Amino acid sequence: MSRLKTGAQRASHETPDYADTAASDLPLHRMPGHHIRRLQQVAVRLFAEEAKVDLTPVQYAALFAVAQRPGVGQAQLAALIGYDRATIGGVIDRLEQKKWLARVASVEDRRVNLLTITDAGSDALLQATASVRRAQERIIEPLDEEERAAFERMCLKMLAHHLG
Amino acid sequence: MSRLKTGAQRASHETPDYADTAASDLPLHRMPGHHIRRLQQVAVRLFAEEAKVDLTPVQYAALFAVAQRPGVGQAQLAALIGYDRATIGGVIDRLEQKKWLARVASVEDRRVNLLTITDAGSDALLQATASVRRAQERIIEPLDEEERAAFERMCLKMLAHHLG
DNA sequence: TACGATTTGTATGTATACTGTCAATATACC
DNA sequence: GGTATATTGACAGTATACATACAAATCGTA
Repeated sequence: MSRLKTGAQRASHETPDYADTAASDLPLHRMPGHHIRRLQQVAVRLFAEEAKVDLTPVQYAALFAVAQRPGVGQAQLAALIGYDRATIGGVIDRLEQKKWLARVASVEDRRVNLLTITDAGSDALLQATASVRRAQERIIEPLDEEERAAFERMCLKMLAHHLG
Repeated sequence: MSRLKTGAQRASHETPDYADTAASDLPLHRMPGHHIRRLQQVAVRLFAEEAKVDLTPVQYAALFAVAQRPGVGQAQLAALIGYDRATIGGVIDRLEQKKWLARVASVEDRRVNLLTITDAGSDALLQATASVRRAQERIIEPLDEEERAAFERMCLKMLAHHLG
């Protein structure tokens, strides 16, 4: 299934307990940046565990966005979901290789590659969507309803401040 | 200064407004995993902007942890700060190249590289610490005191659940 | 309309991150 | 004591992520 799945229970990057004194007395544990990095790792792992098709989180986001906005260019897509223009090229390469996305040269602006999702791409997206939603739920599973809302609100607040 | 600094105001990965309707009506904007990924990008950018020495967030964490625990092995270090055993090798390579860390073969266990911080490494760490703290503060800047505490608590709750 | 500035996609180089595999080495158990 | 098992660090391979630079193409404006 997924490339990342099988090794999920490896030991080397899992402290026996995150609140272990051995680790938690490092001031690293008071740094939001550190928490965010580790949450990102967890999110990627959960995504890989749940994914029913061979898709990374980044590839899923790209595929999804193209499905919503057929005919976007690469730079537009990058701006839309927060990637680098240089990164998205490789992401699209891999999705194109799997025949899930197609690049078509624009006639109006010959610099632009218009991106379209293929039928196989739509299938993959459909297959993935339920599992992706499940992965998203698992991330915030330990939070109650109120906390989940608060977490999203705070994320959006920070992102709006730093990106807006 | 920092490799990432100069291009911080590039346009391609910055939507004009994070709450832009063009982007915010994508269901991506309801996915905690997506928020976390973007927060991670923001955190890395802020770190690079504030850093006074040429250190990445990951390198800083490694250097810091070794300073706190002289003589750890690579695998131990990885477990401590949440890296992969395969990743940490490269991180240490680069820190060793800068002469900030040293690898010494253990006599007790000849598989292990005991890690030590050099004097130059201590200097770099000292130089970096204030700026790193400033970067951490900037991430959560838009949150009030109560929200900051709540954010940390929720992060720890999720991490303990998924890693503990 | 010519031309400078900007945009688009690509390429190169560096730095995470993780999978899988391997050899060397310890440890556990019989 | 000797062997099955586990751990350690290294390596190869894949996938983000970003800086920087570049050519081709478009746009704004004088």
